[in-house]
Amino acid sequence: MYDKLIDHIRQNVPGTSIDKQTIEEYFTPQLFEKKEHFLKQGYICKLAGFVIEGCYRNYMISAEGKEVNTGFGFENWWLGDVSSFVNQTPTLINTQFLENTRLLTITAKNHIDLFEKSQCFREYTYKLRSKATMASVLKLSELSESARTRYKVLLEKYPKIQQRVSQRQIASFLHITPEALSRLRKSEIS
Amino acid sequence: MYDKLIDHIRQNVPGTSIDKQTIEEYFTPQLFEKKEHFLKQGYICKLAGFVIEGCYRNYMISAEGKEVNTGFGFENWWLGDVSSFVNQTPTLINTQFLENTRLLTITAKNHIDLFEKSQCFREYTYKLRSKATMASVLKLSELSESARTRYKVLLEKYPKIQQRVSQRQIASFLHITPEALSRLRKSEIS
DNA sequence: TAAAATCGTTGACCTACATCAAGACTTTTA
DNA sequence: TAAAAGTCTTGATGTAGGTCAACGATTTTA
Repeated sequence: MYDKLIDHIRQNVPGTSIDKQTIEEYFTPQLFEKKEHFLKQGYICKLAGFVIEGCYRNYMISAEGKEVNTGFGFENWWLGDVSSFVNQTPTLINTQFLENTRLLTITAKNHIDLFEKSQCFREYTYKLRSKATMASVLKLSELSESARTRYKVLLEKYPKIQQRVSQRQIASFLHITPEALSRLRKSEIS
Repeated sequence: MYDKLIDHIRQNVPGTSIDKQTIEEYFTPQLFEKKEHFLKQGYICKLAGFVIEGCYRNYMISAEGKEVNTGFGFENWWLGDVSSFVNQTPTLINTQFLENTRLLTITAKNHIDLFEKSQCFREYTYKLRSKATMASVLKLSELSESARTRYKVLLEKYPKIQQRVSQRQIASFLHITPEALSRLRKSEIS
């Protein structure tokens, strides 16, 4: 259980000596059911979580009141809103599980403690944060392309996504309707 | 010159005691001309910069080879790509000045030193980084709305942008053609 | 296990925005 | 300061993807 997180830290901060006991002390295993929310717009993000098993979507509410997916996460991903978590301000992000999901969670207070205490965890956090920023920017440039191109790029990047995420959810992420995605898939095959 | 940066740090980390001499030691004033690039895709981001006076655009190249603006920056904003700067990996961002621009720049090495040395600068960096992440995510949800709505939202957020940035550049940011923006503006007024 | 809800597909029709082209105005360059 | 380049506008025309509606298949709920 904890090993998955420790492995992930090791992968991102090579040659480090992270203490297993410290991890067990600061993180709590937690189970969420499909459709449950981890985070809702307007609330303060009290926990950060690391996915052991399962998957989730992040979405926002557009000015017209529609849900728009901004991303998905699977095993070995972090969830929580950095901005809200760090500054303890209301978040704009919604996170909902698409499968029953097992997490390791950490409170903001524990996160600060661990951040102060462990050089290794500091580097790990730092590294992940830069990666996350990059990912969200990448997404923006893709949006100037046709839905077809965006869909292709998505499948190239995450070939397995079709097995885990419904077309409705993928369509929302691509900023098109489920009908449009259906037609696009049809024309793609034939 | 240096005061603008010091003021900005004070505003973001209230009640701090930042040493003016330290700032002068670590940062270098630099002048860029309109149309010059601060950062180009594929290169490693060697400098971070703080805008004293002037303005810039960030853009990316889409898969179809077109420039797509991802944002603008003015006085008191930072430029540079965190991911590239921190990990010294090639950037995906292009930054070009839209006016002659005065900056205070800092090298990656100096940034690390100052980050280690100054608790205050650490907090400042940390805070700005969270803000930046938020801004880019915000942008994503807006893209599901009509061009008209996106334009309105942009003007509400940055009413002065019209005086500083050409319609071409704004159109690119809104993911529409300059023609479409022109027509949209016309129908808005009448 | 029956009823209700959700999902993916398809058809008919509509509209927001793209593309191409051309002219008037302004800014940059030599 | 004349020529060249870029900007904004407007017109004509094309198209990707939206909306609404309906149906069978699957999943969820009671």
